[in-house]
This record gives sequence, structure tokens and C-alpha cells, in this order.
Amino acid sequence: MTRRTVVTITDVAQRAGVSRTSVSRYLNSNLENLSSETAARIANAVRDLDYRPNAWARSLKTRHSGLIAAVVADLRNEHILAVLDGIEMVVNTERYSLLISNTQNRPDYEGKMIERLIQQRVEGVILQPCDDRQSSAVQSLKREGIRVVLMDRSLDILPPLDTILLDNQNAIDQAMHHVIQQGYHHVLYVTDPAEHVTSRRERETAIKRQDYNTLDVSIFVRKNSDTFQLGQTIEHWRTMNPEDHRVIICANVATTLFTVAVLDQMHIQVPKDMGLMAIDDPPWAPYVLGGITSIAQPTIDLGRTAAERLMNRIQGNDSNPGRVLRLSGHLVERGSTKRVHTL
Amino acid sequence: MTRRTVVTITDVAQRAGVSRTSVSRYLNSNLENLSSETAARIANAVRDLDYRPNAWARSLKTRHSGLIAAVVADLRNEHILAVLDGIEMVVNTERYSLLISNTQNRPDYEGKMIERLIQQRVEGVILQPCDDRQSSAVQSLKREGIRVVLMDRSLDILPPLDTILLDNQNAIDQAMHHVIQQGYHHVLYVTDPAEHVTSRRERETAIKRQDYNTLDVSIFVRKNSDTFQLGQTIEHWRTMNPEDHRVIICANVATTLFTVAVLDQMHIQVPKDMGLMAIDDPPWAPYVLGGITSIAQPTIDLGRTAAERLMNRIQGNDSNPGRVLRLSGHLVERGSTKRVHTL
DNA sequence: ATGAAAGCGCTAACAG
DNA sequence: CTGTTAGCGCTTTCAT
Repeated sequence: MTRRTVVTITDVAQRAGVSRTSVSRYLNSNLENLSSETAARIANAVRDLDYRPNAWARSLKTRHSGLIAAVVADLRNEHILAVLDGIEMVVNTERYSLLISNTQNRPDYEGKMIERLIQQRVEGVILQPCDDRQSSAVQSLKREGIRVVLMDRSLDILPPLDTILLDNQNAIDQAMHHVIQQGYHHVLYVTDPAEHVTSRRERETAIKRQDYNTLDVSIFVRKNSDTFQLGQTIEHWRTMNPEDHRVIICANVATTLFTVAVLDQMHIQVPKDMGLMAIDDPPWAPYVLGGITSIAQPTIDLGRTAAERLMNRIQGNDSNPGRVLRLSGHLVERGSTKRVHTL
Repeated sequence: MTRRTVVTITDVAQRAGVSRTSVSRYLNSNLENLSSETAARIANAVRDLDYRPNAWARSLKTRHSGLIAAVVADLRNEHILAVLDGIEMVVNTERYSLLISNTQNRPDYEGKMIERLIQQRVEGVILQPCDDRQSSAVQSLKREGIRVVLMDRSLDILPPLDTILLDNQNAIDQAMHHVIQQGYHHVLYVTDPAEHVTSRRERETAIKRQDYNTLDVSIFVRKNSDTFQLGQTIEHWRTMNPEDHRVIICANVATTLFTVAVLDQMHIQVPKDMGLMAIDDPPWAPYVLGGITSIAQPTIDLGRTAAERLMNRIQGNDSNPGRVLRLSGHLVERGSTKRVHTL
């Protein structure tokens, strides 16, 4: 093929008739120590030879790879797209490259992937941990001097790492207040298993607090992708609370889609038969069920902020202790919680 | 911090009381040339020191970085998620790491990013090109011996590269046949500017063919995110064709969402006032407008196949010429094209 | 079966 | 302002 033998800094130096040092200086914009004449000669040589510095060799010397990694729990979750976009923007602006790993919510995969990232000598990792207990991989990262920022979910670790989260407590509060304001009495909260996922746990805990004392709250935890269970639960819940002040709150995008599917199957009318709300506000929310009322997450900001925090640590002070930052969601009111038969 | 001085192969060798060569052999599973005793000693040393090989140093020697890149045109496009997921799976299985770059459909960004990837010495690139003219970056990749696979969109390049595409012609045919079968006469095709994006162009060309002679086809090209233009167009189109055999076909997810928003604003009923179809089938399609009829793309397969092709070239025969593979979409029939007032 | 030695392509003191 | 020298951490002949 056109696979010309690789051109190195030595080739450039020879062609320009200077030392490799000078070429190196030129490449790193160390122009103070270069006469404009040599600089020009080198520039030509670089152009002529179509030379590109080898990042590996450079990294080996400088201990600076220009690599950042984002380790996410579920790449199929639409929610993560905007977050990744936010990350990509920052990373790119800082002239770093972004590695992406998908752990599929499996701690064992997470460990393996982080291990590989360490060997790849990434400079920093933005991690959405899939299990709050699994901190050994993170410990390894720290031990190797790799900066870590937690995103979307946290980890029980001391000293704490920089962590960017949705203010889940606040999000649930906003949802509950809205629901109360609309005059609902019975809430069915549909969520994924909280177990060791802090975001889910925080939301569930918030839901369970007794502060919303006018509300009767039930919780449905989705075990698998079988819609039957939820259908049964909804049916039963409706029968038990026949007086129509019912609203379902979905914990995330996945459960929202899941719930909508079930309601669809059951031919349940929203908001006539019951209301529906969601945490997180995907682009299609306005057009499903006459518009789904939701608590929108600052998704891009989540990513952007996480990346900024990370870059900040990489490029300078890694000394100050990690801080937890909670970004607020905001209520987006739509048709799915408009009560119809108010009595 | 716990930032211990980095441990190298030399440390391991010393601790195990062997040479670096032996350690290297051990790491690369060159066990033929190692007594099981030394192997064990090395294994211990590795464990004790928590040693991790440095990928840069290794790459420098072996010219094998373990890095693959996916360069996509728009990371915010939901469609790309599934594709990336497919890619990630394969790449990960092959124990490579995946870099992701977002060109935001800007050829200048694309060039810069590819340039960076070359310096990063990735072994292969999966590219969704944002402009079919811009091939200089791709030429550079080839010149550096980096394998390239095109995905979703193609490029006017000779000799052709491996290319994985949706069979756009076929997708449009399926859509048109469905629409005819449902008894529609007037089609409004809503698309993004085709200019130098081959997927859009192929679809538009297919739409324009005269084979669908029972159909009257109009085309709306979305210039910006302003909904007013499309609203006007739809209004006019409806007035011109008052006899209700109208259907809108959207070229992709973005235009579908856009069109749905406009129809919503205009209080147009689907399928009562007009039908709607979409190319591509996002997860929410079943729940919008009573279910959007669509041509589902084999998104994961697109990604998976592209990655497999790439890995295949990397790991062996790069000799055979690039081939173009067109994957078929399939019709998913839903409520949005159920004609109501059939005469 | 094991080790010595020579680099991979680059940068960074240190001299001049 | 420029070049010489010595590595970064690893692999790989080539001896032994």
C-alpha cells in the first residue's frame, strides 16, 4: 500500500539540517530558543515529510498521555448521551482524547476496564460507578496517580473524591410538591433495584420520607424486563384506590419507557385514569401521553462539570480534597399530570 | 498522596531475581521459554509490587497501541448510541480500547480530530464522515497505515474503503410501498440538507425516483431549527391536497422529533389529518402519536459489523479491497399510518 | 531456559 | 541559540 516507512523526528532533523533537540523545541513551541530561520527550516521539513510526532514516545518521556476516560454504566441509556456530549466538549477543548468504556452495570467488567485504562496510562477517569461497594479499582487508579471524578453516582470512599451528582433529594421533593399541588393522593413510584446504586437509593430514600404526609406512597421495583408484574401491580393499586387521585412517578428514563409501554398495553388513559411523572426529561417527553411532566436533569452540565473538575485536577492542584457537587433539576410541567376529574 | 513511585519491569525483575527479558516473556505469555519455577517467582513479584505494564513503552516497541477510534458526526443523535454500543462490544471483546470523537458535522473539526488520532497512533478508525468531499484526512490515515472503515455514510474515494451502510434505497422503497398500500397519494418528505451527506442524499434520490408513479411527492428541507417554515409548508401542502391521502415521511430521528413538534403545535391529528412515517425506529416510537410507523435500522449491527470489519483488517489481511456492505432496514407498522377516512 | 544489549521516538538537562 | 547525551519502560535479537 501507500504504507511509507514511518518518519521520525530524526528524519526531520536531518532534512532541516539541525539537531533533534531543535525540532523537539519547535514542536513544543519552545520558540524562545529558536532563531526564526531554523524554525522556518524545520517547518518546511515537517511539511515536506508530512511528519507527525509519535504520542507514545512523547508520553513515555513526559508522562502525559493526553488521554481521558469516561466509564459509564450503560451506554444504551439515552440519558448518558448528553452527559457524554458535555464531557467530550470539554475534553476536546483541552486537546485531550476521550476513551469510553461501557461497564453494562457489571462490577467485574468495571474492574477489568479500569485495569486496562491504567495500563493505557490515562491521565484521568470520569466514572459512573455501577456498585458503591466496589472501590478497589478506584483505589488502584488513585495509587497510580490517576485523577478520578465520580459522576451521577457516588461511592463510599474516604477521603471523598470529586463527585458530580443530581440533587436527588431535591428532585424528588420537587416532584412530590408538584404532585401534591395537583391534588394527587396516591403515588406509585416505579424504580429499578436500588441496591448499590446510589442515585436510585437516594431517590427511593427521599420518596420514603414521611414529610409528604398527605400522600400515600407505594413502590414498585422492576426486577426484569417483563411487563407483567408491573401491569398486575398497577391494576391492584388502582383497585385499592378507586377514587382517582393516582399518579405514577418513574425513577428514570428506562422505567418511564417501561411504564409507558405497560400503560399502553393496559389501555390506561393518562392523565384521565392516572397521572404520570418522570425523573429526567428526554427529548421525546413532550410528545408522549400528551406530554410527560418531568424533573429535567442538567445532563450536559453534569458531563461538562465533571470534565472540568477532572481537567482542573490534572492541570494543576490535585491537593484540595474532593468535593461533592449536587446540581439541581427543574420541574417541566406537561399534560401527563393535569388532573381531569377533580372533585 | 499514595502516589508511590511508578513500578517498572526492572523492579519486578529485581524482586524476582531474574532478568527483564524473562519478565517480559512472562507478561506476554511466552511460557515456552520459562521454567514454571521462574514463572511463579515472577507472578509473585508482579502481585507483590502491584505491577502494571506501561502501554506506551510497549506500543513504542511493538507498534501496536490497542486503540481504536470511532469518529461520529453528531453525538447528540440518539441513533448513534446503539451504533456505538455495537462498536464498543466488539472492540472490548478484542481487548482494545475505544476512543470517541464528535465532529459535530464540521469537516474542519473532523480533520483536526483525525490528525490527533494519527498522533495517538490508533490502529484503526471507524468514521462517519461529515462531508463526502473531505477525504484528505482519510488519505492521511491510510498513508500512516491506519485501517479505516466507513460507517453510515460513505466517501468518494478510490480504491474504496470498507463501508457499512443502511440500504437507503431499499429503506425508502419499503416506506413507499407501505404508504401506497395504505392508500396514500400525497407524500411530504421532511429531511435535513443532503448536500454532502451521502445517507441523506441517497434517501432523497430514492424518494425522487419516478417509480412510485401513483404518488405525488413533495420535499421539505429543514434549514434550521425554526419550526415556522415547516408549519407553513405543511399548512400549504394540506390546503393544496384537501382530499386526505396525505402522509409525511421523516428522513431520520431528528426530523421526526422536529416534525412531531410542529404537528403538535398545529394541533394536527395523526393519523386522522395525515399519516406519518419515519426512517429509523427509536425506542419511543411506539408511544408517540399512537405509535409511529417506521423503517427500523439495524443500528447495533451497523456498529458491530463495522467494528468487526475493522478488527479483521487490523488483525490480519488488509490486502483484499474494501467492500461496501448495505444492511437492510425493516418496516415496523404502527398507528401513525392507519388511514381512517378511507373513501 | 535465561540474560545482555540494543533500540522504539521522543524530551530534557547540561554544555557550549 | 544550538547540539550532545542520557534516558522514559518495554521488547527482541542473539548469545550462552
